[in-house]
Amino acid sequence: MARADRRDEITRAAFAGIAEKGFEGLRMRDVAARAGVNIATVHYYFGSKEDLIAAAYRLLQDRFKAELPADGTPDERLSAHLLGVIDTLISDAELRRALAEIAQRAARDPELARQIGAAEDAWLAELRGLVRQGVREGSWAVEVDPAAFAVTVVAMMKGACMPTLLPGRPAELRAAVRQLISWLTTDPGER
Amino acid sequence: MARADRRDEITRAAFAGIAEKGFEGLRMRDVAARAGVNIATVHYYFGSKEDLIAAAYRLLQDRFKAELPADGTPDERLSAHLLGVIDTLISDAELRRALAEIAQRAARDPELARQIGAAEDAWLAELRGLVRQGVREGSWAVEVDPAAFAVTVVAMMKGACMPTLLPGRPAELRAAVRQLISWLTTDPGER
Amino acid sequence: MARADRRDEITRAAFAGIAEKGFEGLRMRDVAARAGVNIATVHYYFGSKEDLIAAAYRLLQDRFKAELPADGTPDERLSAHLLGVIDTLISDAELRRALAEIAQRAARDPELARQIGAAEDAWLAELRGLVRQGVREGSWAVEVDPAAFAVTVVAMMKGACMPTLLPGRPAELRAAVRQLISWLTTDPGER
Amino acid sequence: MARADRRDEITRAAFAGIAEKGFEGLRMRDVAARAGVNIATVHYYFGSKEDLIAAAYRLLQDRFKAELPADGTPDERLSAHLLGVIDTLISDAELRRALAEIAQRAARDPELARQIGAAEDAWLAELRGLVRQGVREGSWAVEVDPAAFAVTVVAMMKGACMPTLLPGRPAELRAAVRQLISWLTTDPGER
DNA sequence: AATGAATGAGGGTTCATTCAT
DNA sequence: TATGAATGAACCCTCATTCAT
Repeated sequence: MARADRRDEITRAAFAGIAEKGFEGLRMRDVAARAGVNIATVHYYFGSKEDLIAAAYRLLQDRFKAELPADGTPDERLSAHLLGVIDTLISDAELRRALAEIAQRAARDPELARQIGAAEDAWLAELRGLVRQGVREGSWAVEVDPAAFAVTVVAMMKGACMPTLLPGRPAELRAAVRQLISWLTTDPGER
Repeated sequence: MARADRRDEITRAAFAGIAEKGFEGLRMRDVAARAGVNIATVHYYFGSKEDLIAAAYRLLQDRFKAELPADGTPDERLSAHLLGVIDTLISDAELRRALAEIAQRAARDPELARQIGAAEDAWLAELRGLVRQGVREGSWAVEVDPAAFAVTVVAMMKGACMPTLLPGRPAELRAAVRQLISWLTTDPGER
Repeated sequence: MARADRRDEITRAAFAGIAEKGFEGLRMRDVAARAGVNIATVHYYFGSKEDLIAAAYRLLQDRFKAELPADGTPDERLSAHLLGVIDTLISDAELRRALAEIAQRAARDPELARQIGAAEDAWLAELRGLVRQGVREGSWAVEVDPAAFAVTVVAMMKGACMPTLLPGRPAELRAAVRQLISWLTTDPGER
Repeated sequence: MARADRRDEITRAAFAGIAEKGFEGLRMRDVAARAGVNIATVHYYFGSKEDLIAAAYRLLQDRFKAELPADGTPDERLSAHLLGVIDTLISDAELRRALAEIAQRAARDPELARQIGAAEDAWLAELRGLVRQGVREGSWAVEVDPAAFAVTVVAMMKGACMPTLLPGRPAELRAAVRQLISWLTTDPGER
């Protein structure tokens, strides 16, 4: 098999393993078995477990692209973005579990914490920028604090990845996201 | 040393270990070293690692009592409650980390998931009840969806426990909580 | 409790433990529990596990007194002796099991091997003496080899202590003993 | 090294360990040392101690084949069989010790007791059949009780495996076996 | 490119034993 | 006399990793 393909196979096996058994439950032997190769082959492609985890993390980043739509009013862009994220979390349990595992692992892996922190910063900045733009354009209530709103959104999405909260309440979480947006977009005059 | 005292010491050592290295990074030998006893002593007090973890979990439940104040207007009660929770998470890093570890562990421990799920249900019900009461009493905007609001709060608090988000942004998180409350309590007429 | 009584209690508990779980399955904690005392008390009365085992061995010697009747013809004495031994083994399972355990332990305990060897030698000598006397007195067939006969008896009795052979076949073993004696005592002329 | 060879090596090391230190004295580390490998290698070939013991038991069954000769008169067949067995026990101390250990272990291992019991039953049945045939063919004294004789033989051989009896008296045991056979085959008329 | 064989380090647990009271 | 508390040593087993092929 082509070198890159086999590498991908093993990476996907690791990703699935992380989602299923967690980071610390990840065993090189299990990854090898899932990929249908010998354990030494895993070490042939990935020098160490850490390397394999790094590859799985890159796969996660590829899979979880929460992009802000480029076009539309701030309201439309925010709605599409947030509903897109929550729907992804609701529908892709493997991805959700992997996200939670990775996020938690940052507590013991400073380098990972740095990477995740940077991604968070970027996301927060995007959200703040969008909110500010909406404020400027008069899309929503002027009192909104962009930084606070951004943190609310990110914290909520992270909390939604936790094992117990979302699985039984997808409808409530969608409603919560919509309500959050509606708060922003409600014309004070209408209330 | 008195039996109960030594037991508590070891339990606290386990709790600290969980907060620092995570659940699966918890080593009986490390707990023993932290408590200043031999590893066999840990097994003298706790028959198994599982027993020790159960004791550490009970300690966590004792430490994290997020009670709803009994007196005051719904607005006052909600504010005190939510600010109390977020301040606890901000100030007690050990508790926050342990909470995150426990929450994540639920992914692989059905019994723990059941317990946490039940605690979540209770918290959500309390929040919904309080919001409904506020609606009835005209404390805030009638359009608020109690269930969605409750889920927003719980998800946000859970997200705030994650390793990367809160530590560098305590002020933003407090502001986010306050803004959430203010949304509820803002008299539409004022906007 | 009087010192001697408590010692006996613990010794009996050890004996029962050996019969039930075997020598290597003997645990000081189990002995203490069976005797209803603290494990440290066992060490108070017996300095070490080895000492306790020695006491249990002495108890075994007291319980298993296979004495040769003093009176009667050689035939009568031999019959009474051998049937007495086999009946003891059949009826007292605890004793039989303890005997087997002790005998086996001799393989790893030279001092015990010496003691058991001495007891065996004495028994063999008694048996040979009795057979020789019978031969002299014309009680049975002259061709009998006293040493071979004695070894046959002792080996057979030891084999009867093994866990699997006797329990289901007490009648066969009694018959075997009787046939052995009858071979000796059958007057050639009668055959 | 080839997989099967190393497996055999480790199995033989375990067998020798059982013969030397007994079943419960068997240590994975000792087996590894005797085989000249790391302890993890033992677990690489045998998933658990139990598996290794099972392999050692199979080796014992292979080594101890006490087959009844197919040809000859009943007398000849019985003699060859019994002298073969006793000579094996006399000359192969390791096998004898392992047999004793296995037999004793049956006291605490019901499944092993079942297997050994079945092997005993088969042996006893063979012996009874041979004796009955001899009786029918007039090879020996008609009064002989086949079941009692068979039990005598088996108990004796088991007793001969015990640590203390045989080692110092191989000649007596051979003589005992021969005498047992001679009793059967002695023509009453000759006595 | 891929693997079977082998290992060092470290994991939870058990046990006889000690010691202060 | 008797014990609860504490321990060092040892046990079985697992894991990521290495290496010759």
